[in-house]
Amino acid sequence: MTETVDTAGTTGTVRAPGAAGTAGAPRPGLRERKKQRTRDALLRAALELFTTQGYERTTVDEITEAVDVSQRTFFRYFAGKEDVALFLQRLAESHFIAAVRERPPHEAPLEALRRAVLESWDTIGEAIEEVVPIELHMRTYRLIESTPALLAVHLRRSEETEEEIARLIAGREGLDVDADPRPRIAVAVFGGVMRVTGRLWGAGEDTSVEAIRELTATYLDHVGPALAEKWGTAPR
Amino acid sequence: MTETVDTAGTTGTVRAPGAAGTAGAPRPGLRERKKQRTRDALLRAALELFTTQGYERTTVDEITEAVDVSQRTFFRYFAGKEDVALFLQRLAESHFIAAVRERPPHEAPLEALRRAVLESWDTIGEAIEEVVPIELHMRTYRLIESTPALLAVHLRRSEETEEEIARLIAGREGLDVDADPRPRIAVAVFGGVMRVTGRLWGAGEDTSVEAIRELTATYLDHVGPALAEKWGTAPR
DNA sequence: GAGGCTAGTGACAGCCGCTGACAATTGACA
DNA sequence: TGTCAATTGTCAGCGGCTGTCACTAGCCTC
Repeated sequence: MTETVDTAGTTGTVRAPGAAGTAGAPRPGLRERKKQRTRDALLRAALELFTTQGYERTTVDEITEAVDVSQRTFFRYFAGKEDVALFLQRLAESHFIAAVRERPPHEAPLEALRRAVLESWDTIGEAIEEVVPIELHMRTYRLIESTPALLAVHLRRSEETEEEIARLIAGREGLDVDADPRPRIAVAVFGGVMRVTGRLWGAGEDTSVEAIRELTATYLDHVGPALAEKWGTAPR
Repeated sequence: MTETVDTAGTTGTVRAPGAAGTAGAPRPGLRERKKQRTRDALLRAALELFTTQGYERTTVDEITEAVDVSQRTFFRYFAGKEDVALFLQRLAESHFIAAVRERPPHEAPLEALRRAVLESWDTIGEAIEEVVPIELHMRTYRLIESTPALLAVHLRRSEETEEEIARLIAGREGLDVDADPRPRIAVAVFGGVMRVTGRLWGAGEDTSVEAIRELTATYLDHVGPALAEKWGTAPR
């Protein structure tokens, strides 16, 4: 009953060219390097165009002309326009998931999640800088928040991520995701707060990492109060 | 910097033909009635086709052929394919918002939200039945959950709804949404839980209203436990 | 009840995202 | 160097969506 989607090229893993892997990374070879270059060029050109002219107003042809490849090639690297635009988001998401995985098992679920985000805020920067300037990433982030079509896909992806995290948490706690509601609920709550902070951050002036870290921390602290029976008129 | 979207036709209010409004509802007139009929026919045909053949595999031409109008006409009634598919969702959302508005102001935020959903689960049925058979609506709901493109847009809309609700809550409590984090957080938490329950409901067997009511209630009850420092291994 | 006004429709043309198919090119490797 | 396989370009075509314009049919006035 489910529609087949089969996302193209990008779906796979996200490269991390920086530190060579421990074992089998025997230098890519010319062909591979060329591919990387093309992909990066397409990515950069696309984001640059999107953020300057707007997402909808940029055609795939413009992107490919800027990189001087055929349109067909573009679609072999990326599943579509949306896919390029959200490329860095995926990178960030997988970073976060990895961070959660590495949290020591004794931490309480929300504690682990909290530390994982805060931590990944710090490290994600480098990973991105290897592909495009972070400043471009920032602009892209705001673009996503303000472009309905992109935001929609972004949110759907977030939900998928949440499901994955929920399973992780359930695993940590030795529970069955489908039997115990708590993992999914906890993650949903967490995800909800993350989205709110993300949105506010994107809308605000201060786009620094410190800003988002602080916003995240204080908003997470406010979950308890927000769920209180009666709100004292003293918010914070 | 924001992209212009200008959603077409449907964007406006959702009709509620049942009880005639208190004052100015002086019988639509032939032209208006014809329009309603065309819109309903398009909606019904679209949902029927979507749910039987799949969303992507249904073309707009097929829909318009079934109703015997030109393709152009379709796009004058609905902003696009997605728009028809999500038409009933919008109706449900506005119902929920209305329900929240009518909650007595002495109820605590989450209490009000909780009662509003449970209540609207009961009343939404009739409103829908006036346009299409509920059974078709159920099928459509599951379709949305299982069709990435539709789910994406649905989630974005949910976020918009959340923002609206957050402002409502803030209003009730006499707070400023932008100064106090609690309204948005509370709504985000609530929305997160709603999405989880909705998803599980759609995936499960029992598509009855009772099922979703119960699921909603118990999941909301588990928010507290899910946020607890240490999870006792006895969930529920 | 005739005629003017305007909302709603159909027909046509065209842009853009995206895909399949096939031929041409170019790195990899013996 | 020649063969094999991966990448790419070209071409053709579908489907969603929009602008334009002429035409039809309710509606309203005299």
